[in-house]
Amino acid sequence: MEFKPLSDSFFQQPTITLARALLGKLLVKETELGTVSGWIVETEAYIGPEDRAAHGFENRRTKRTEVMFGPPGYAYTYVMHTHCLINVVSGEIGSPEAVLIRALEPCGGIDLMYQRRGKGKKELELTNGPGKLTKSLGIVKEDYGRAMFEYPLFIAEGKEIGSILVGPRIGIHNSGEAVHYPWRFWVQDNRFVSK
DNA sequence: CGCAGGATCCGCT
DNA sequence: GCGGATCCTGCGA
Repeated sequence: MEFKPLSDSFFQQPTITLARALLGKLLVKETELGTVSGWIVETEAYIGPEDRAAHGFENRRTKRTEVMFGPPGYAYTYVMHTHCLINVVSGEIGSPEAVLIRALEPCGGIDLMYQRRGKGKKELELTNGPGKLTKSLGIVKEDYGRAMFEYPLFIAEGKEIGSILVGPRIGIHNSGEAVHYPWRFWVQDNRFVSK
Protein backbone atom coordinates (compact mmCIF):
# COMPACT_ATOMS: atom_id res chain seq x y z
CA MET A 1 0.00 0.00 0.00
CA GLU A 2 1.12 3.49 -0.70
CA PHE A 3 0.04 6.65 1.11
CA LYS A 4 0.50 10.32 0.48
CA PRO A 5 0.92 12.82 3.34
CA LEU A 6 -1.67 15.56 3.80
CA SER A 7 -0.33 19.06 3.23
CA ASP A 8 0.86 21.22 6.13
CA SER A 9 -2.21 23.45 5.79
CA PHE A 10 -4.39 20.64 7.18
CA PHE A 11 -2.87 21.27 10.61
CA GLN A 12 -3.71 24.97 10.58
CA GLN A 13 -7.02 24.80 12.41
CA PRO A 14 -7.97 25.25 16.04
CA THR A 15 -6.83 22.43 18.31
CA ILE A 16 -10.31 21.13 19.16
CA THR A 17 -11.30 21.18 15.49
CA LEU A 18 -8.10 19.40 14.54
CA ALA A 19 -8.60 16.76 17.23
CA ARG A 20 -11.95 15.92 15.61
CA ALA A 21 -10.63 16.20 12.05
CA LEU A 22 -7.88 13.69 12.80
CA LEU A 23 -10.45 10.96 13.53
CA GLY A 24 -10.60 8.62 10.53
CA LYS A 25 -7.31 9.89 9.13
CA LEU A 26 -4.41 7.51 8.67
CA LEU A 27 -1.25 7.62 10.79
CA VAL A 28 1.69 6.15 8.86
CA LYS A 29 5.28 5.31 9.86
CA GLU A 30 7.84 3.97 7.43
CA THR A 31 11.05 2.29 8.58
CA GLU A 32 13.60 -0.09 7.06
CA LEU A 33 11.44 -2.95 8.30
CA GLY A 34 8.39 -1.78 6.39
CA THR A 35 5.39 0.53 6.54
CA VAL A 36 2.77 0.38 9.26
CA SER A 37 -0.46 2.37 9.27
CA GLY A 38 -3.66 2.74 11.22
CA TRP A 39 -6.83 4.82 11.19
CA ILE A 40 -7.03 7.24 14.09
CA VAL A 41 -10.06 6.44 16.25
CA GLU A 42 -9.35 8.35 19.49
CA THR A 43 -7.70 11.70 20.24
CA GLU A 44 -7.34 14.18 23.10
CA ALA A 45 -6.76 17.94 22.93
CA TYR A 46 -4.23 19.68 25.21
CA ILE A 47 -4.34 23.47 25.21
CA GLY A 48 -1.42 24.58 27.34
CA PRO A 49 -2.06 28.11 28.58
CA GLU A 50 -5.41 27.28 30.20
CA ASP A 51 -5.08 23.53 30.70
CA ARG A 52 -3.71 22.15 33.97
CA ALA A 53 -3.33 18.70 32.45
CA ALA A 54 -1.07 19.94 29.65
CA HIS A 55 2.71 19.96 29.80
CA GLY A 56 2.62 23.51 28.48
CA PHE A 57 0.26 24.74 31.22
CA GLU A 58 0.73 28.47 31.80
CA ASN A 59 3.08 28.52 28.85
CA ARG A 60 5.71 26.49 30.64
CA ARG A 61 8.53 26.44 28.16
CA THR A 62 11.22 23.79 28.55
CA LYS A 63 13.35 21.69 26.26
CA ARG A 64 10.59 19.10 26.26
CA THR A 65 7.66 21.42 25.50
CA GLU A 66 9.59 23.60 23.06
CA VAL A 67 8.22 21.98 19.91
CA MET A 68 4.64 22.84 20.96
CA PHE A 69 5.50 26.55 20.77
CA GLY A 70 6.40 26.17 17.11
CA PRO A 71 4.16 25.80 14.04
CA PRO A 72 1.50 23.07 13.88
CA GLY A 73 1.96 19.72 12.16
CA TYR A 74 5.09 18.54 13.98
CA ALA A 75 5.47 15.53 16.26
CA TYR A 76 5.65 15.97 20.03
CA THR A 77 6.87 12.66 21.41
CA TYR A 78 7.77 12.03 25.01
CA VAL A 79 8.43 9.10 27.26
CA MET A 80 5.88 8.07 29.87
CA HIS A 81 7.18 5.40 32.24
CA THR A 82 8.44 2.82 29.77
CA HIS A 83 6.39 3.99 26.81
CA CYS A 84 6.57 6.62 24.12
CA LEU A 85 3.47 8.74 23.38
CA ILE A 86 2.85 10.84 20.30
CA ASN A 87 1.06 14.18 19.87
CA VAL A 88 0.51 16.34 16.83
CA VAL A 89 1.46 19.95 17.55
CA SER A 90 -1.44 22.33 16.86
CA GLY A 91 -2.53 25.92 17.40
CA GLU A 92 -0.80 29.20 16.71
CA ILE A 93 2.94 29.74 16.89
CA GLY A 94 3.76 30.74 20.46
CA SER A 95 0.89 28.80 22.04
CA PRO A 96 1.72 25.29 23.37
CA GLU A 97 -1.11 23.10 22.07
CA ALA A 98 -1.21 19.54 20.80
CA VAL A 99 -3.44 16.57 20.03
CA LEU A 100 -2.60 13.25 21.67
CA ILE A 101 -3.26 10.18 19.53
CA ARG A 102 -4.70 7.57 21.87
CA ALA A 103 -5.84 4.72 19.62
CA LEU A 104 -5.76 3.40 16.05
CA GLU A 105 -7.55 0.77 14.04
CA PRO A 106 -4.84 -1.25 12.26
CA CYS A 107 -4.74 -0.72 8.49
CA GLY A 108 -1.49 -1.99 6.92
CA GLY A 109 1.65 -3.73 8.11
CA ILE A 110 -0.14 -5.87 10.67
CA ASP A 111 2.53 -8.59 10.62
CA LEU A 112 5.12 -6.04 11.63
CA MET A 113 2.84 -4.81 14.42
CA TYR A 114 2.66 -8.32 15.88
CA GLN A 115 6.42 -8.60 15.55
CA ARG A 116 6.97 -5.41 17.52
CA ARG A 117 4.31 -6.02 20.15
CA GLY A 118 5.01 -9.71 20.75
CA LYS A 119 3.54 -12.82 19.19
CA GLY A 120 1.02 -13.73 21.85
CA LYS A 121 -0.93 -10.47 21.54
CA LYS A 122 -4.45 -10.22 20.23
CA GLU A 123 -5.23 -7.90 17.34
CA LEU A 124 -7.13 -5.62 19.67
CA GLU A 125 -4.03 -5.12 21.82
CA LEU A 126 -1.91 -3.84 18.95
CA THR A 127 -3.16 -0.27 18.92
CA ASN A 128 -5.84 0.28 21.58
CA GLY A 129 -3.75 2.62 23.73
CA PRO A 130 -1.28 5.49 23.24
CA GLY A 131 1.77 3.49 24.34
CA LYS A 132 0.76 0.42 22.36
CA LEU A 133 0.22 2.15 19.04
CA THR A 134 3.63 3.83 19.10
CA LYS A 135 5.27 0.47 19.70
CA SER A 136 3.31 -1.14 16.84
CA LEU A 137 4.26 1.65 14.45
CA GLY A 138 7.85 1.94 15.61
CA ILE A 139 7.42 5.53 16.77
CA VAL A 140 10.20 6.52 19.18
CA LYS A 141 11.27 9.60 21.12
CA GLU A 142 13.77 10.36 18.35
CA ASP A 143 10.75 11.27 16.19
CA TYR A 144 10.42 14.39 18.35
CA GLY A 145 10.11 17.49 16.18
CA ARG A 146 9.54 15.60 12.95
CA ALA A 147 7.18 17.14 10.38
CA MET A 148 4.03 15.05 10.05
CA PHE A 149 3.24 16.21 6.53
CA GLU A 150 6.34 14.43 5.10
CA TYR A 151 7.78 10.93 4.98
CA PRO A 152 8.54 8.83 6.94
CA LEU A 153 6.05 9.75 9.71
CA PHE A 154 2.87 11.40 8.55
CA ILE A 155 -0.90 11.77 8.44
CA ALA A 156 -2.69 10.65 5.26
CA GLU A 157 -6.27 10.74 4.03
CA GLY A 158 -8.32 8.03 5.70
CA LYS A 159 -11.88 6.83 5.49
CA GLU A 160 -15.36 7.96 6.41
CA ILE A 161 -16.28 7.48 10.05
CA GLY A 162 -19.55 7.36 11.93
CA SER A 163 -20.51 9.57 14.83
CA ILE A 164 -17.91 11.23 17.03
CA LEU A 165 -18.42 10.94 20.78
CA VAL A 166 -16.99 13.38 23.33
CA GLY A 167 -15.95 13.04 26.96
CA PRO A 168 -13.37 13.84 29.62
CA ARG A 169 -9.76 12.83 29.10
CA ILE A 170 -8.08 9.79 30.61
CA GLY A 171 -5.30 9.47 33.17
CA ILE A 172 -5.10 13.08 34.31
CA HIS A 173 -6.79 12.80 37.71
CA ASN A 174 -4.40 15.24 39.44
CA SER A 175 -5.22 18.16 37.18
CA GLY A 176 -7.82 20.11 39.12
CA GLU A 177 -10.70 21.52 37.12
CA ALA A 178 -9.14 20.32 33.84
CA VAL A 179 -10.16 16.77 34.75
CA HIS A 180 -13.66 17.50 33.48
CA TYR A 181 -12.90 19.30 30.22
CA PRO A 182 -14.65 17.40 27.40
CA TRP A 183 -11.54 17.23 25.26
CA ARG A 184 -11.42 13.54 24.39
CA PHE A 185 -12.89 12.46 21.07
CA TRP A 186 -13.51 9.00 19.70
CA VAL A 187 -15.33 7.12 16.93
CA GLN A 188 -18.55 5.63 18.19
CA ASP A 189 -18.62 1.82 18.44
CA ASN A 190 -15.04 1.36 17.27
CA ARG A 191 -13.58 -1.52 19.26
CA PHE A 192 -10.04 -0.14 19.21
CA VAL A 193 -10.94 2.88 21.36
CA SER A 194 -8.89 2.53 24.56
CA LYS A 195 -11.74 2.71 27.04
C1' DC B 1 22.80 16.02 42.59
C1' DG B 2 18.71 14.01 44.46
C1' DC B 3 14.02 13.29 44.35
C1' DA B 4 9.11 13.30 43.25
C1' DG B 5 5.78 12.67 39.86
C1' DG B 6 3.61 11.12 35.85
C1' DA B 7 -1.25 12.05 29.12
C1' DT B 8 0.86 3.81 30.64
C1' DC B 9 0.83 -1.15 30.50
C1' DC B 10 0.61 -5.67 32.36
C1' DG B 11 -0.21 -9.31 35.42
C1' DC B 12 -2.33 -10.96 39.41
C1' DT B 13 -6.32 -11.04 42.68
C1' DG C 1 -9.51 -3.28 40.56
C1' DC C 2 -4.75 -2.61 42.18
C1' DG C 3 0.10 -2.16 42.46
C1' DG C 4 4.68 -2.62 40.52
C1' DA C 5 7.85 -1.86 36.71
C1' DT C 6 10.84 1.59 35.13
C1' DC C 7 12.76 5.94 33.37
C1' DC C 8 12.84 10.62 31.94
C1' DT C 9 11.90 15.45 33.07
C1' DG C 10 11.78 19.44 35.85
C1' DC C 11 12.79 21.72 39.88
C1' DG C 12 14.89 22.87 44.19
C1' DA C 13 19.04 22.68 47.20
